[in-house]
Amino acid sequence: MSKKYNGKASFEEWMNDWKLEDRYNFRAIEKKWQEIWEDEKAYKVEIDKNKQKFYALVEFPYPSGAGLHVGHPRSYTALDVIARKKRMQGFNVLYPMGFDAFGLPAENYAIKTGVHPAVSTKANIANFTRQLKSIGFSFDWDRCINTCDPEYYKWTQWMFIKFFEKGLAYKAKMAINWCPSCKVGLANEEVVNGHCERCGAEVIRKDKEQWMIAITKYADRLINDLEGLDFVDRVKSQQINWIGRSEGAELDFDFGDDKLKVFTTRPDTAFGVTYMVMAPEHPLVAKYMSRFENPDEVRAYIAETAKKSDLQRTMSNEKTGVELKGIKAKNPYTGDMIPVFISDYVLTGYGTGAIMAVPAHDQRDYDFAKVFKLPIIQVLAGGDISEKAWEEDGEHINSGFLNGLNKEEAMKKAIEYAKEHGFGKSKVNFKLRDWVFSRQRYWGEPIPMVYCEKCGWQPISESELPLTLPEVPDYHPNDEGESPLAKATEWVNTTCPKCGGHARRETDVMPNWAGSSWYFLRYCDPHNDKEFASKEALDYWMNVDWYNGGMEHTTLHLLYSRFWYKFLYDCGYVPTKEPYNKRTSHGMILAENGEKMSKSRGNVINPDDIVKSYGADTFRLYEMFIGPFDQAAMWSDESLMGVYRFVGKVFGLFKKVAKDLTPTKADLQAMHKCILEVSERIDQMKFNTAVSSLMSYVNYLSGLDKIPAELYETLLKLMSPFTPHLAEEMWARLGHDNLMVGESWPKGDAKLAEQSTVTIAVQVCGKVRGTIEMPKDAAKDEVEKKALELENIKRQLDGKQIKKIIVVPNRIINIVA
RNA sequence: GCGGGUGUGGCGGAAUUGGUAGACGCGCCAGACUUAGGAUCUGGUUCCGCAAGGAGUGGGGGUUCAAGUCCCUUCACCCGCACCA
Repeated sequence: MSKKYNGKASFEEWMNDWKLEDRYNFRAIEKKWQEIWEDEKAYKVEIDKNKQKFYALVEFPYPSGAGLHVGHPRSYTALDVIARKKRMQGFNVLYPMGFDAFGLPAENYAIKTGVHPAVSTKANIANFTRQLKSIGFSFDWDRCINTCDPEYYKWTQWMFIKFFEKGLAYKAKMAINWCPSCKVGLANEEVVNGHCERCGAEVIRKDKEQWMIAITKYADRLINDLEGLDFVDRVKSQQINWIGRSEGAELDFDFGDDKLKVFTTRPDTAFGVTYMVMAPEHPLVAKYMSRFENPDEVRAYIAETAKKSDLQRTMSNEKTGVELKGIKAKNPYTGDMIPVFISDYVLTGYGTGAIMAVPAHDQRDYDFAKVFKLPIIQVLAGGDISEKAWEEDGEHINSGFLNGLNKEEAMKKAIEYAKEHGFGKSKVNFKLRDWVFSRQRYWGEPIPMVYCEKCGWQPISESELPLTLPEVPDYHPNDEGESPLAKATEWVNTTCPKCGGHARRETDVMPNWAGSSWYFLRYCDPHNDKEFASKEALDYWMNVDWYNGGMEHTTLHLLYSRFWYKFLYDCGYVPTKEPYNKRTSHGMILAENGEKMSKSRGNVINPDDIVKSYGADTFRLYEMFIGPFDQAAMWSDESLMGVYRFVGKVFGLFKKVAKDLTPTKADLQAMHKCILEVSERIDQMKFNTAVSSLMSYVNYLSGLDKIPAELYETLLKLMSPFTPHLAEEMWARLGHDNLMVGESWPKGDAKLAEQSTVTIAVQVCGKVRGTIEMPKDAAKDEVEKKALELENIKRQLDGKQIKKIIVVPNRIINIVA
């Protein structure tokens, strides 16, 4: 027998030496196996067309100075369990890890300490790598990537140039979300309740020239292609909600010499329009300023709203505004001349920035009409509009040719009428905005564009990629919104790739979402220096079969990367329309009292401490046992101890293993039940109950005097995805000289898992009064007979007439009297 | 307001989808053993009751022989979006 891994000659020798080691020395054992896995590259994977591939993906971390959080391993362990099981089931499994290494913390740290972001990031990556390895994840470390590596971001820049070439990247001056604390522009997705997602400072509006990416061109496909994907409902509905598709019509109202365009989802209520409202920023307001009778009032209101942040604008529900006196608009349906207002309840960024107001049937318009004492005309029957707007449906009234119609018919007819008379058409609108892609910071991918007075914006030549970050004298961004890169004068001044004349480089960098938008493609072929990944590798490995990550990325990374991938698909670089077949989300891990873990609260659990004190296997198993995977869970040291005891118990069972003992029928029944349950529950991500199956099985084994080796070996295989170190160690001690990764996953036999006798509950009138033991699938009348013989049942039925007896085979018998 | 979700012992949580509610773990109680350890092992543990029995899955109604599960209604909490026309 080989001594390859177990250090002793044989199973027998281990048995004899048992007394020397009666407690599980996880520290030495886990270290030993991590070294063996690394030396043997046990989880390295290559394209193998004879095997079915499986691509398991977890979101790669930002390597912060704080190190790994206990939340990270929840996700990583879950897919590690999946990956290890799939390998044993014969799949060629790609389970990679990398680092999303561009980001503000490294830069802020640099501002404080002067340490170059590249230096601190490198140290953090080393620390993360050490931590991840100490937990025993089966990543293919040869495929580790890092988004701030020029060999990586070369391709991020290359893709940006593709966006530019296809007209999807464009520079625009517009009011953007500006974080005055981070001194950086933010995408819509990065603003949470009017505050910066990262630092929490209140976001203000600022006019800036920005690189934008036209994600809105993909809005429809981003919704429609969700169909058929195996994403959790929460993710799908949140993305659909964020993209915010609404169908309606665009209508033109005459206003001065212009057409005032509005978007409405209810063109059928046009007969109820009694006034119109433009956003204060609407261009027609400025254009007609000289013709208003009250320009001072109008200007004052515009100035007032400009001062307010978005948050302030949305906070108060009180309607304010100013009428544009002197010019009225004409309702194209009725010919009525109606007043026009400006008000901050109409947003400049959505629709056309102007609305037709139907106060009878829209609460916001109703509130506004009440403040300004405007007429309210009911056009939908059925509601009382004396107190509030009637927002439900009803037959059309006061609506000319729409009278008597329902919503659907009236919508159709109203739009037809608008088309015929040339003042409108049907229109689909989205809440989704184009992606603000510029960041006025240092630690990000340089945008590979130069500006030439003569030729305008030009991409640099692909042969010059990667365009590496220059050194700068200091990392401070300034209040004018100029990136620290602007200080690298030599770098900024360059020549135009088109005319050769003088040109200046773009000094903004890409957002931290850029590198993560396509990283899963790089894993397929991480060392390729000719392409971001070869066609062969992409054809083989894509799609990602199972992607797990946080809910917080649903409308950020997950949406961006789906879009990015679709763009690459349109260019012919990737093989499919959607990157991820299945998307799941893990719940957060909270502190013992249910609060979020945070440095300021001082309740952060450090994975290093847990691994050191209890071992990686206990840590992994506990994170899987802590509760339903998709729900938030509270950390508990006491529950952790329970799992620790369980690991020790499995180790201890070894001394009862008997090599030449044949399993009994009951043994096989317990074993196959466990195989079936664990297999199914892992696939369904019900890890907590998979672990409880293992515990039940171990409880069964503990009750045996001697354990047939087959039962224990099966236990080790089933546990190996959860507690790989323990499984390898005990496997080796049993005398095997291979790694678990090469073992095959046990097959459960449903027939053998069945019990030969069943306990049947006996109910009288729906209440359990006793139980009987019966052979499986016993005949109905035998069950009845036996049930009626029970003393307690006789007593319950005493003096009563039996009306009905219901027998559910192998489950229950209910005697109705 | 819109969208998604949750409510079960002292605690974390199970429940084959309509069939013995409380698996598994923690905690607690009792006992055993001790080279007193972060022990370990055995038994018990939803509540009320000595027991027979009764009550019980946020509340109220309903369907059914049978409801945590299905239907109606109501309450509480969590998450996301939100003056989106």
